[in-house]
Amino acid sequence: MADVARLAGVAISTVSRALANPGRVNEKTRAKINAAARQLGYTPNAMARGLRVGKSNIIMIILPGSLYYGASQVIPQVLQSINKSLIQGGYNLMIANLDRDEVSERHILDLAFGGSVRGAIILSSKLPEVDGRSLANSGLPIVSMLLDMSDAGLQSVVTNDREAVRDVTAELIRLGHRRFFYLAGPEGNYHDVERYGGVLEALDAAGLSEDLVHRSGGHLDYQHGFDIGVQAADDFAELTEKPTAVIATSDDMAISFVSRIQRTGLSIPGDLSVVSFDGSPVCEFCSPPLSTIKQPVEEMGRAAVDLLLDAIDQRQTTATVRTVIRSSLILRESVGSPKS
Amino acid sequence: MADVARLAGVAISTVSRALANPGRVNEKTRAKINAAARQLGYTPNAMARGLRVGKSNIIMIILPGSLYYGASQVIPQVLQSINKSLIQGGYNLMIANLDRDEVSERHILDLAFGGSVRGAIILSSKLPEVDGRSLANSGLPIVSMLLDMSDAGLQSVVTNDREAVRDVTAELIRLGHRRFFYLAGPEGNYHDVERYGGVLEALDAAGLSEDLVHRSGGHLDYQHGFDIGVQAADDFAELTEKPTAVIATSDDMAISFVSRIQRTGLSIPGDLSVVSFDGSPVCEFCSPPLSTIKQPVEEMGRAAVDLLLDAIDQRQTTATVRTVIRSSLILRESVGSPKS
DNA sequence: TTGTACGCGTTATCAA
DNA sequence: TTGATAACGCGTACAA
Repeated sequence: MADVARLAGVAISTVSRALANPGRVNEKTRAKINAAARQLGYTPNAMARGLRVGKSNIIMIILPGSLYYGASQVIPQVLQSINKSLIQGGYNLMIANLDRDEVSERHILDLAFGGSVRGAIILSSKLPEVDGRSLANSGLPIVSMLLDMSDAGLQSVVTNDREAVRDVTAELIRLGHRRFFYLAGPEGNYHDVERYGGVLEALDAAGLSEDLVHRSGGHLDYQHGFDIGVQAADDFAELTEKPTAVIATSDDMAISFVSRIQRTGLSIPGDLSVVSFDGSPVCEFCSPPLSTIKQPVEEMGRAAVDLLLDAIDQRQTTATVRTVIRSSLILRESVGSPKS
Repeated sequence: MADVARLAGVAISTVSRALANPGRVNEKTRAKINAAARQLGYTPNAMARGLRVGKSNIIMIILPGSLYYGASQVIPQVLQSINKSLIQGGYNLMIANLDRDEVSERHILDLAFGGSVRGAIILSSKLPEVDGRSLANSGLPIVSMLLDMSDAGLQSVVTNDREAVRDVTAELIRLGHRRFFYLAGPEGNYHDVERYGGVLEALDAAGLSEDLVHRSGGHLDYQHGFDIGVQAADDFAELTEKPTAVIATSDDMAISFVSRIQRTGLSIPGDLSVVSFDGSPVCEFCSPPLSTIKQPVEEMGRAAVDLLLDAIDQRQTTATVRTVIRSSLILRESVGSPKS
């Protein structure tokens, strides 16, 4: 910066202003400074700036190690969407992985308390906390995405899992289905609770017993989506009274389940209707094309970033702590009426 | 840090040493200092440290905007693998998107020249360059991954696309296939050149004419993998002399192509054999299960990080500029002999 | 083994 | 509108 100042014939502080706060410097001197900077190939040092202003321009996204590239291909779209919004706001995106070990928790806490990051978007249900340091009271703005953590006081951007599953179950009931097969992801997990809850609500509303739904899976994490479907198919084979409709909590498990089930000679939707969750593009090209509840990941990403930047800029911290963005059901040939 | 020093009854510099260079301080005072630090919930400021030592601990990965979540689900695994290796080395991963606009180039150059990052892994064929600043002479260690950029002097970690496609084509020829349908991604792209080159090499080696292969696609980017397959199916329908084998350059396009082709009444592998590239897990559950060339993305990620950290640490900059990690063919039911 | 003192490259304050 | 100067929090000579 000193070099630029010398070349432009001004003081260092003027260069700083011209570059960081262009409005507060004469247009002509600013031109001189910009020319000098370009000529010297000068770029301001981000760490020095960060140190001085006491702020980083990096946002971290905290991904739970286990669902990283499970959750059926949702993560890359989340990253894409979030990064795009952040860059427009002048921020950069850093990836942080939260596993079940203390090392990764400590790592994230170091990032948070060491001033490396300005805010966080978290996709995990657990907030890092070690040795009295806790992400919750790091002072960092945090937004939860996919999972509702408004109980913990976090702004949360979620989709209406429960309602979406309730509606699709109601539709299956309307079509005449009375026995259901529910394919669970990680058990007790927020998504599991919500989605299974939606199934039960629909049954209750129709005056049907909750015993009509058989749960399968629940002991593997999202990363093993395909494995869950494979095991569920074995599970299905054991059943004496066969369900006529399957509700899967991710496209991956639906796809592998369907593949295995078809091998046993059952046809879809003739013998069995199938609907799943996520909205992966590949569902359109399965045979039969798979019905799926599409998560609005791009919109959720944008919303999460908006909330985070609002919190950072102290723009009125929205009172609503829970932002719900609706899923949409894509109905395809995998769903039909049961044989009578 | 001053607070910690006061509480521990030592000088600030001793605290600094104890935390950043534990070997150079008495064990007992170090314990005192650690205790004080923990009690105060102290975490060293990363930007101040970075400024002082003149080094960041952030690595950026440069993703081309257009293939971001195309390339059939390869990217999330790349990120996962790279991030894991980086964290072990004490580094953090930042995401940077390189689109075709000057804004994103400038953004990346600011990161590089502003001292924000310590090195870069690039998955794009274009090095940002604007106003005389160029990533190539930023002084930053750079490793290219997926694409061979050794011509530009960059350490490159790639798989043996050409050879893998050559081998699988040779296998198809051995099975009796004589007419081929090649499904291209972005035309002229490194992968296209290599993979198509592999097809031609196999034909040449078998003494067959290059006219036996029909190229389809090539005008859309990877992000539209499924669309490419759909259009290719239309293209296929126009052909008077039907090929008996399809070589697709990504699983996505193979999947949508197969879906559409089956609707026209053709059967796979009876009428048409299909093999594709990437090794997506979903291929196992297609009907029929899809043969695919699996890219060793995890290994490639690890190798890229190793090379990058070597370059950063000035450990002898490996003379070999091109690291090849072999793909493996997963042969499934989508491939068979042609009808005679 | 520990302490003193300086400087890394910025920006903010204040005065001119 | 511009310039001089202090300070952000740390690491590292160098001296003790």
